[in-house]
Amino acid sequence: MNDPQTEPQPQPKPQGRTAAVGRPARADAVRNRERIVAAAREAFAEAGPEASLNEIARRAGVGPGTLYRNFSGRPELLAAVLKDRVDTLCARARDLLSADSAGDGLAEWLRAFLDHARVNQGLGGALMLEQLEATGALGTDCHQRILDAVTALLARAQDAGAARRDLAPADLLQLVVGIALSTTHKQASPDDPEQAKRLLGLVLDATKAR
Amino acid sequence: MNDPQTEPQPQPKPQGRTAAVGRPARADAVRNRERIVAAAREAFAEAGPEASLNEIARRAGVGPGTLYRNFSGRPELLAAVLKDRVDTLCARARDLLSADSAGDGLAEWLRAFLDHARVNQGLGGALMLEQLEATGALGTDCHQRILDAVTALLARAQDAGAARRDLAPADLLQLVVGIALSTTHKQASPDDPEQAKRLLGLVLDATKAR
DNA sequence: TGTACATCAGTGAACGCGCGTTCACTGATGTAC
DNA sequence: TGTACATCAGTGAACGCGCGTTCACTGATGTAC
Repeated sequence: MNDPQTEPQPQPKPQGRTAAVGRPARADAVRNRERIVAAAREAFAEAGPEASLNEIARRAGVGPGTLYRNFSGRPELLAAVLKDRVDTLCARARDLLSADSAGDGLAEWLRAFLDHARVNQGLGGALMLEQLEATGALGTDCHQRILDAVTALLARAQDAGAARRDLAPADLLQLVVGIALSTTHKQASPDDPEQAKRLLGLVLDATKAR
Repeated sequence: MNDPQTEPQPQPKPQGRTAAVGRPARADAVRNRERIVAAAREAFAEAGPEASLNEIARRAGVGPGTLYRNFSGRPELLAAVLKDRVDTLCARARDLLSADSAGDGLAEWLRAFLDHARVNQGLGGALMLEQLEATGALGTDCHQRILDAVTALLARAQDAGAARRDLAPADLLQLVVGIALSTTHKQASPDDPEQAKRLLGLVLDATKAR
């Protein structure tokens, strides 16, 4: 009777996502999941990674319960939004690894990374690097993939003599994340939209071999 | 009867701080104000600038009403905490303006600024630069004073040929704020406590005249 | 110095709010015949 | 192809929580005599 195997479990806990096996996902379920991710992307972009989950559900036109059926909570939702972004960046890195100039390839990718990181108020920055790690595989994976990308591009630039040897990939990444964070405030400062680019230029200068 | 001048106003609104004229501030009022600022300093350092105001009042051993009697709200409280910090930084800048090496003076001050900005999770960074501006004189003043400090130090370094001429003081400041922000996460990353210093070193390299 | 009193700072329960999250119920969907 | 049915995704009111903020009341403090 106390055998935990046979105790009636209140819910099999779908653990978000679609069922691993059995019936294929229902059409409306797939549609709603996509709408939630799209709404989350917008909301995170506007209000930052702290955007209200209820608000995201509202935007997606679903009840809050539906959001929770698909995602265990905020971290998983953030990870889902991030995944596309990281996929794109990794693909870009792969392309740029065969760029004519190793230095330009690195610079170009960092520009792309900065653009992505600035959208969503540092979501693609701080969160990718730190916060999601606590949530397990999803976050760590994003972090690692980005780090791998910059590591490969930097190593190539270093081998080509286009970047100083005493520069750690993680440091370079962190600097660019810093630019993203410091130039993306709650209300986008209309003062100087070119500032981020200038700052990245300075950092790129600093990476050059002396 | 409708003359707004003679309408009974529910409260003269002390507008925080001590009364401008009339009786001197009461002893316990002065004490409490200091305790609130001290509690706020701690709380902001631990939980960031979003720290709960009720929690701050609790720490200070006063009721939430007392906090509001002394400060109109969060921005004013942040500004009060910031003021000491900014005073210190400005004094340091004044000293360093007569340092032997103009370049070293600038570098030294940026190190101090980074230290201060990292405490309180970017309180001394992002907030000083942006958020408080909306609150009027207090925030703008802090921002301006810091900007004045770095402007003077940078100009001197440029005149001495120790810093490139095409560098705006605001950009330099923003870069360092970025380092502060990206290296100060919610839970301080114990991974690499030296990272911030290394990143600042890179930025300092980038400021050198070519 | 001692005392009566007016002032005004402090108190803290209470309010309204939006948040994250749950769960009993509804009903759309896909399946089996 | 048409229909009956089982499954399970969706719903959304409701909950508990901590937040920022208020305000009627209390009482410590400084002043005047």
